[in-house]
Amino acid sequence: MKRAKDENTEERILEAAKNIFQSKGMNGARMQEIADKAGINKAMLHYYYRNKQLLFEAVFKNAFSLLAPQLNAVLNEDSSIEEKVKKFTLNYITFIVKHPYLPNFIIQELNRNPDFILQMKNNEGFPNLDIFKKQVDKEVKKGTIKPISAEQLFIHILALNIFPFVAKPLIMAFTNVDEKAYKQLIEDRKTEVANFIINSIKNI
Amino acid sequence: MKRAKDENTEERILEAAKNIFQSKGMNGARMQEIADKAGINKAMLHYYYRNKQLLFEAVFKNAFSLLAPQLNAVLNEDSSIEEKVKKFTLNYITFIVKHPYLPNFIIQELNRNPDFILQMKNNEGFPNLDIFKKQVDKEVKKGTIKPISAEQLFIHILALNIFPFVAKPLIMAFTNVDEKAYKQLIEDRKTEVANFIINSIKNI
DNA sequence: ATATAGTTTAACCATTTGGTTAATAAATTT
DNA sequence: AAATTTATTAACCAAATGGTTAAACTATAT
Repeated sequence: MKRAKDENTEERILEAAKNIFQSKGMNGARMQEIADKAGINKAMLHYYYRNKQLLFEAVFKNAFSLLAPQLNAVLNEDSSIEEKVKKFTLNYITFIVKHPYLPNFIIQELNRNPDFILQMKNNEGFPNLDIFKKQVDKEVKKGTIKPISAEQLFIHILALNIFPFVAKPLIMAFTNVDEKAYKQLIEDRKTEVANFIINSIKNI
Repeated sequence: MKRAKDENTEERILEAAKNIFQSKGMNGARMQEIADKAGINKAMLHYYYRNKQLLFEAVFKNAFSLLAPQLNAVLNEDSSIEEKVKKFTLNYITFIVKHPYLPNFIIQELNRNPDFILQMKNNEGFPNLDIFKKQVDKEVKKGTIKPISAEQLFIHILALNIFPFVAKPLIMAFTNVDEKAYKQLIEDRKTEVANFIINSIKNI
């Protein structure tokens, strides 16, 4: 058996596919374009990944497995809701700034094929709200935070953190800012969002 | 000149195109499928709209012109920030429940082609934040609401209202709810979101 | 009623696109 | 070093797809 050269090729294909799929989506991506970007023959794509769908799925799972731990890490950590919100917001925005296509890619493709997430759900490490739910209920009962459903709070957190990336062109147009000012807006949100949330739920 | 029959056809094409484009996107949509859904020959699409791109743009502009007034109406209305937040949240969620594909369609296609929004910007009635900005600054100065940038507040509002629709499959998976429970979550957000925002910014 | 302009269709066309194949080159095993 | 397995390529293929065309049909005007 030989490795080295082939692993390299397989890796380069995946990298190129990631690039093309994440910016153009499954339907917009062209196998030829992926091959070109990887600097190899189109037949190689099929040699390593059989067909477009499987290549796409490899990219998608890869992307998803990058996002999920970010959620889990904070959700199940041993700290107060307030700390979690702060940490998550900072971590997540920092992370996505480095992978700006990720959220949009995942959301777009999940909407195209909702069954897809069922496969992800079976994966070890798929985000689970159980611990977070118990914690929210406990803190509400204790009076640390105002009454709120854990699900709704979770959606609030996701929305405030992810939406600005997904809707970047819309936001830039509405708020009338250029690329630089947009980046600053995002930068500010690393603390802004956490404060906004905590402000709303914290009992004084 | 004759009308009636042709207006009808043109209208039916647009309606069919809306359907297909909004659920499959520009790249996923097929001209044949649109023709089939409209119950006419494929050549008619070109007769009335010249080509796929122009048909798509007709649909897109149509969709966008549905969303924009929703924003404007509330933004420039003569009422307090608190009232605006309440009204907007209720109106917007109610509206999107009736057009669930809209936000995702617009966001997806704007990401595919960000220049597209420049054309929209020239349109009369493109959402403008000036009045809202002045109002936020005034209320902050007056002390009705806590210090916050109008832009950030606006992004918060959009995010909390729109994201749950855009990320529906993701949210359903994470919170582990079925279609019915998801609908209930959304229903609850008609007041939940407004309260959450006001809670955070209102000075007591 | 006849000419004219607008509407609709079936058949066709060129290009794109995902995918295959057969032959070649490069490693690896024996 | 010969045989065998693995990697890679160029050429090819069939289906799909956006778009066109020429002819037929329908309504309106003269």
